[in-house]
Amino acid sequence: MDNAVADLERDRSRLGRSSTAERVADILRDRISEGFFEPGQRLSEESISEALGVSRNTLREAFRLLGHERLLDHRLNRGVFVRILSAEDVADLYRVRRVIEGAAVRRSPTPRALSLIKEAVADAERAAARDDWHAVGTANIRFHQALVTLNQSPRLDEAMRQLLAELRLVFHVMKNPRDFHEPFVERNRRLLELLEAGRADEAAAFLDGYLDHAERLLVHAYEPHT
Amino acid sequence: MDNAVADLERDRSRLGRSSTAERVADILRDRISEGFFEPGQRLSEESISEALGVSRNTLREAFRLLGHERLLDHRLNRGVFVRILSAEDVADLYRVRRVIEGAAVRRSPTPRALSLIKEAVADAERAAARDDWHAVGTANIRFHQALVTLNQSPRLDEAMRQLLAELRLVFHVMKNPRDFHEPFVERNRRLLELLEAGRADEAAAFLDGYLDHAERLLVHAYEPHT
DNA sequence: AACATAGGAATCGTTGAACAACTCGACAAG
DNA sequence: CTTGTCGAGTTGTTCAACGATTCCTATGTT
Repeated sequence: MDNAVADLERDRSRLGRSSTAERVADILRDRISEGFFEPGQRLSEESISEALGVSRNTLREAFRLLGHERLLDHRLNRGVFVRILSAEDVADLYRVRRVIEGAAVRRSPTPRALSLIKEAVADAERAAARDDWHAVGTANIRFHQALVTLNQSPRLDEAMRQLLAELRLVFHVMKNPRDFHEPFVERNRRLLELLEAGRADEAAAFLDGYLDHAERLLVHAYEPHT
Repeated sequence: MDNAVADLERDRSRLGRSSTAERVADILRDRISEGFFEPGQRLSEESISEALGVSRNTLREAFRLLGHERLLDHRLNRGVFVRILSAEDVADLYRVRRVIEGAAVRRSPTPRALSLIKEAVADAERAAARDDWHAVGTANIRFHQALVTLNQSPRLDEAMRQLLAELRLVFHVMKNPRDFHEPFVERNRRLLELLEAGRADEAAAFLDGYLDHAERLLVHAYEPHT
């Protein structure tokens, strides 16, 4: 009995999940990261609150949440806009990635984290084999998210989640997803092998080159666009 | 003329700062970090909105902001409470510090960052000389904030700011601030010297020991208290 | 034609009131 | 001692209103 009750406590986190504002934020977050709302677009309080059937007050709470995640840009008296990342923003995001992911690969990997990583690599390979580059992108994001779990820090996991959501704002400028994702499928595999072999320093160096390359691809497609 | 105009731009960030909700959040944040509101305490919407002379709706926006900074704990239908950090939280915060500050000290320091660090060290020493341990604590926080600027990343600066605000929630359990802060005045100076000498690896190792020690002091004073 | 200015429409910021939904403790019944 | 039930107190959410701010446009000046 005591055991069963103790088990239940793990489900408690699922209870707190409600509140209209949070659900609205979830919807908007999805829309933004799938590109339905484009960077720079203004989100009108009235039209959206009407479309979603919630009050302006509730919608504003959702806007605040997303503003804090840097997905929305809240300009006083002018409304909220889908964030436009500058080249400097992209550079900063990759700076943070080098720090967080770099620290991750230097740790001795846990079996749990390794299996997450392995899964993401396999998913990416399968998706690439069937030319589904969107799925490759998704798996690739999961790969990096899994890398960060090596740090064993909930806060770093959360930070990485936000960081990747922010990066998705700019992934959409890559009109040819294949060029952007293909080179990394193989590298993910290679990085996994280095981790499994316990060659942390090599993995870290490899990752640095990896991120440099990804950043260059991104700003190259991005910069002229602004 | 152009020069004067360029100068002005630095003040622009202060302009955007308005919105009642944000100012309310600023007030509450200060109150929390100074210990006026104690961890676990419930913040009533009605009494606080009345005391500050703002509407409940506006206050709720402020609560959301602070919730996102992890200073408040928002429990559905039960209100907001000043966050109580668990020992696991403290451990995680130090995990993050090791990653972010560790990456910082490995960089080749810029003159700008070095002067910030130097200033913080000197302030701490002056405050220690006059037995003002509260001021030592403040200078110490500035020291670590300055360390992080070595990363040259606005996002990491911001993350560190939030992290330290969160840690302040638990600093208050140290009833004897001297014991907690004194050992680190000298270490800050030592770390600065290592940085100036360009001995990055030694600095990193030294910092790890530093953070281990600080964490141990903290959880030791903290754990039995829960 | 270029520029400044003055409305005016649209939208945001904030408030106050209202009511449903929910929590929690007290008290009664089994 | 456990299990319903009730009621007071708070939170969650909506709605309507009004002042403040921004943006657009039409008007008028040089």
